[in-house]
Amino acid sequence: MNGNNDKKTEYVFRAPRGTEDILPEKWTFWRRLEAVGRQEFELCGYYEIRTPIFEDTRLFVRSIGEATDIVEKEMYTFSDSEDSSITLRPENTAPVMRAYLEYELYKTKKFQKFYYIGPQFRKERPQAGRLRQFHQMGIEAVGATDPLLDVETISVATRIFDRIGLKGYKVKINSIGCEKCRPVFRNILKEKLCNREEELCELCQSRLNRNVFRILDCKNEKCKTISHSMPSINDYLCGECQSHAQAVREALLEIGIPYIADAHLVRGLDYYTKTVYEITHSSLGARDAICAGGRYDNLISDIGGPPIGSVGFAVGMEATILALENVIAKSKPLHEEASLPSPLVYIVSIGEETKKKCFYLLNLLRKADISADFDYEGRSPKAQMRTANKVGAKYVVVLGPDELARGDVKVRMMETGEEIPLKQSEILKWFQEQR
RNA sequence: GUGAGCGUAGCUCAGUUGGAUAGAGCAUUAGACUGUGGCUCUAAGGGUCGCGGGUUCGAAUCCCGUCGCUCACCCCA
Repeated sequence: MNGNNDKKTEYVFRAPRGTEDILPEKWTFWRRLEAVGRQEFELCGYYEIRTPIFEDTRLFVRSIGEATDIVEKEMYTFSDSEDSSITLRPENTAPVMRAYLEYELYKTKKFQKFYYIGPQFRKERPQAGRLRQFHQMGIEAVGATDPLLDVETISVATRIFDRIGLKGYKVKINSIGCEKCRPVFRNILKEKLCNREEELCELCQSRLNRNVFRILDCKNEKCKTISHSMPSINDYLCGECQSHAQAVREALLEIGIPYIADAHLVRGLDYYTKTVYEITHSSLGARDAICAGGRYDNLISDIGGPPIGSVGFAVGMEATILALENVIAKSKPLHEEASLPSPLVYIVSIGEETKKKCFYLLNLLRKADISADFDYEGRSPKAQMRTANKVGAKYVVVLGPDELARGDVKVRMMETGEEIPLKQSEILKWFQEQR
């Protein structure tokens, strides 16, 4: 401080826009989602892979597509000291595929299933359920084109949502064709829409050249009417895509997953082919997807690998947790649902001279895997009891000068208020029996 | 990137047409019960009303700017 500036300078740091701190009480939901996710993935034969948080920029440009918004304006791109361009990953599919190729995993075993959990980055304006650093967990089933595999991935996602107790989600599916049939449909659609250009909203008029398919899910009422009068992609799918889509629908029916066939479901990333799907939750507002996925049979060859088909999805974890909170808030009080882990034992020390002994007992219990805690603030016995109650300890061990002299402690059962004396030498054994 | 709304205590919010020391509930801390939690009662701490400027005798309140947040759009998990 140089004293020239008499204005108070406040150094208030806050989490950067579009990022958030996950505070302890929020962790219950995160842990539940992660635990259930891992369990389900592994149950279905998917193995965890972790890729770097940043990659060569070109990986994303090639895979996601040069003309997409993600690449054009939403990537955190910077150059490191060696004159190469680096990008914080905006999604995790391309990195997984890069690793698959880098280690030539297809040479030992073409078909492999991966899962990942981690942060992703897109520089967008934050909104409900949308952040700049957000978290996805997802799977990639690499090396097979069986439509049943598409359905497997959907079933993995829905089981996760079922198991975390998320009710009210919807599965929407569509086929967007392949490199053979999609261009045909695109041209026909474009031609027909150009004839009615004047009736479209301003945005859609510009979409005519940039991204015709987006017109199909425009929210403008007039555009909706027009797009509903347009032919459906389903009428233009090639034989192969047609039978693939058919097989997917039949298998969904077979295993009892309700779905909505939505011919207007489109995709923003270039690499998708054939099956695309989206799982949404109506409690979320405008950005309602909690999971999105599909098949991408050209991605691996796009980034320089052999022609190997794959399918996968990404679950938006923030969005899922938001939906979960919405659902749970309606059914029961949040504090019941989202309680922090409690210690089994809280140790109350009375007087300075007993602290050492208490600390010894604390560590004795912890070594034996019994969760325990005590007071480091030098507070009154009453205050310590209050804390014990607040953190939800089941037992309180009280050690004051009297107990110290006698070589015992008092154990208080917090539920009943009953207290029993216990020799210090017997504490460990006693708590091991209580567990 | 575009548009709209909102910034008052740790949290959720009151605050009349601008008017005196800015309030409540919850939370926190302490006491009633000086070695014992939950319930109750009492008290305390905590705010340059986001920040800066302007209008005015007087601004949390009106105006301008700025920063932040939120929602929606584009796009997307």
